[in-house]
Amino acid sequence: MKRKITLKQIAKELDVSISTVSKALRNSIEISEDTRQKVQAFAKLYNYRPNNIALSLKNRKTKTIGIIIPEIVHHFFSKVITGIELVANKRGYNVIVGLSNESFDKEVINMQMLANGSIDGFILSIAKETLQQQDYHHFIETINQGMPIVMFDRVVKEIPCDKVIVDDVDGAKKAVEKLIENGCKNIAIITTKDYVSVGKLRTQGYLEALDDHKIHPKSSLILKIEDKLLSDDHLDELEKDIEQLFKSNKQIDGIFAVNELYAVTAIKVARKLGLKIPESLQVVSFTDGVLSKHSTPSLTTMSQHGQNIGEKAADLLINRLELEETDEEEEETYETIVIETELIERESTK
Amino acid sequence: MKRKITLKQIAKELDVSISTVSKALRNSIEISEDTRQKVQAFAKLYNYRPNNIALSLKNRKTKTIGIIIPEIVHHFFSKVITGIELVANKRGYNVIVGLSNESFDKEVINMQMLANGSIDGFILSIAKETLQQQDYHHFIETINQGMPIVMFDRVVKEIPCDKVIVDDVDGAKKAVEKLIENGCKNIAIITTKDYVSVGKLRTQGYLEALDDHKIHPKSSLILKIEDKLLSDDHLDELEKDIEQLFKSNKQIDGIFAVNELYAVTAIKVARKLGLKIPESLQVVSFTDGVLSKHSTPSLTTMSQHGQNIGEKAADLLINRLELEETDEEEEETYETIVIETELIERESTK
DNA sequence: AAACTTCTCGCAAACGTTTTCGTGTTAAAA
DNA sequence: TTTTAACACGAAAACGTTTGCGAGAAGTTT
Repeated sequence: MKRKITLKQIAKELDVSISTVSKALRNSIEISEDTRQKVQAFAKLYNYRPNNIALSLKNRKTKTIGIIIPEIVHHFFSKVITGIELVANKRGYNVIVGLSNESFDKEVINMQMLANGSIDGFILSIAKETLQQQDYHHFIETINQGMPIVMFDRVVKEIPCDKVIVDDVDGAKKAVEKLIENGCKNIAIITTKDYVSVGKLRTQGYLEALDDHKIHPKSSLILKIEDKLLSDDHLDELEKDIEQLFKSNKQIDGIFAVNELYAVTAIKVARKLGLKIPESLQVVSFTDGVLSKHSTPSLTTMSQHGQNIGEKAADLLINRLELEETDEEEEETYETIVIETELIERESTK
Repeated sequence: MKRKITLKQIAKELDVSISTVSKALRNSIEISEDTRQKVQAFAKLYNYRPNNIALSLKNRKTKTIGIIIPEIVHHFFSKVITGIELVANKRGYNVIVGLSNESFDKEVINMQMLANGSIDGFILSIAKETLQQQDYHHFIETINQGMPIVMFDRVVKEIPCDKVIVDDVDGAKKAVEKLIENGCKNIAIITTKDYVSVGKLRTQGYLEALDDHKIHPKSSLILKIEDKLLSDDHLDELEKDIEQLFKSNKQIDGIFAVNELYAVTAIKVARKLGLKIPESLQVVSFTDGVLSKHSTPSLTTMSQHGQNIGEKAADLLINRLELEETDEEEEETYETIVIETELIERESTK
């Protein structure tokens, strides 16, 4: 109904110029105490707020940052967003979210939509499809156009940008070591196919842990799941695969699962087969989400500190944005922050 | 480095006017085939895209919608966002997210940040604190300034705007009826204090179901939890309360929990007390999230169809935005869409 | 040859700000 | 009285678009 009030309207109403109004509101000494008060009172009365879009256009920056993530219904990504939003707001930025839904095309489209002036920079985690196709031209292009990117979790080394990652290898290693310490002799891993970088890295950590303890890895103990979005119909298949794993390897006494879902499913299957947890089978998971915390038994897991990752990423991006502002042509040097993982012990281990 | 290219630059480069470039790119018949091709080729080469901010300023609309939710690390809200994002993108809109973190102040601040031109309309779910204080002036003000709002899930009737809700009373009723059908004689409810509207409504549904079946409600079977953000330290207290409930009411054979967390906690406690599920205790939950699906036993629950809610809300908002465009002063009439709940039967009931 | 059309294109305004630079008025200094 | 300084304000440009309108050139009709 009543459109938002503008400087022009205030100016007309008070019979002064637009510039006077603007200056009065910003407490410029150019304006007399008298008119300043008059203008400010009027502005307050009509609840004037400067139009963001106009400011963005003028300042050539929007004070908003774009987030592109594969999906939002996912504890880890939500946590990261929480972290980003927290520091973004604190530093006067807004956050605009795009979902790639793990699709290359949607990732590209979304980035294009946002890159046309809507945002000052990106924080993103790469879609699986993109990772598979290894087509990163859209990232390169936006960077070349002067728009900084910060990648987190799923990153690719070659792209010149800041990154925030978790030390997946180390985390996995620590997780497996926990099982070894606890006396497990036959530790299986449930992981993803290798094109999912985090899966690959965690598998690597598993192998390193075994190696460090002179345990010979057995390929029959390594179950690589084709993770097609973890759809519901896929769940049965997952259960079958895990059941097969147990049945053909009766000696398994420890499981390292690269995510919560694999872990709870493993526990479910193990129980069905009569295994007691943690007495005869111990399980360690990765990613500290609701399932780990609230399922029974609760899961011992490696926390990735998602919120922390988000906070770091946002700081990195905003720092760069505000640095650009002052010091134009500075040598480009990018940072990679590694967030420590942390073992959270719960009921699924002794 | 290389700033994004603008009409002005293209114009200078090709030695024509800005308007010619603009028209050429939009295939205006005013421009000769020749120059049109020339301009388009050049634009393509330099990957020209119109600046969104400038467009927003000119058109006085941003084609982005603002979402304000209490928290994002929450299956239901994430699902809603997924839904909103889905139809928003399909209809050419972007989505910008603000988190109120259940705080009144943050809700107000966030809305102010976005309302100054950054977005065309809001989709939101009210913070608990706001609900408690019953201070809705910020909603009223933004609506009065001509910015439409669509509320979902946590709404307040008096505010003149479109709403998308779940029939909590009916859903709760159906849930409890399921327990009754399954032979439960002593059904307890674990719910929130009444100021949380959904808790109140679901409690009401519980009572109605009992009433319909001539079962006399017992206040000792109604456990109202003070839900302070469900923080971790609060969890112990929750467990104690539930344990107390069971111990002082040994005859309980059915539990209706108004959210997943209450349900899994109830199950955990019940098991500790030696109850078998679903043989000696059946549990129905509300909200279909990861916990319901993947914890053991999996939970029979009322699904709220979060994504559906999001889709409907987005459609409602965009419809209104695009209607305003054509038909200015139209009588204001608001819609409330009720999304059907659906019982999903799993292992926690017979 | 004069009067119309038809094509092409550029000018200028508008969206809402901020800010630089003038400019006119008044008061103080010479 | 004249020059100068301080003060209070306005005009205009800029950010990047789109678009109505005017205008020159060329061609067509009388």
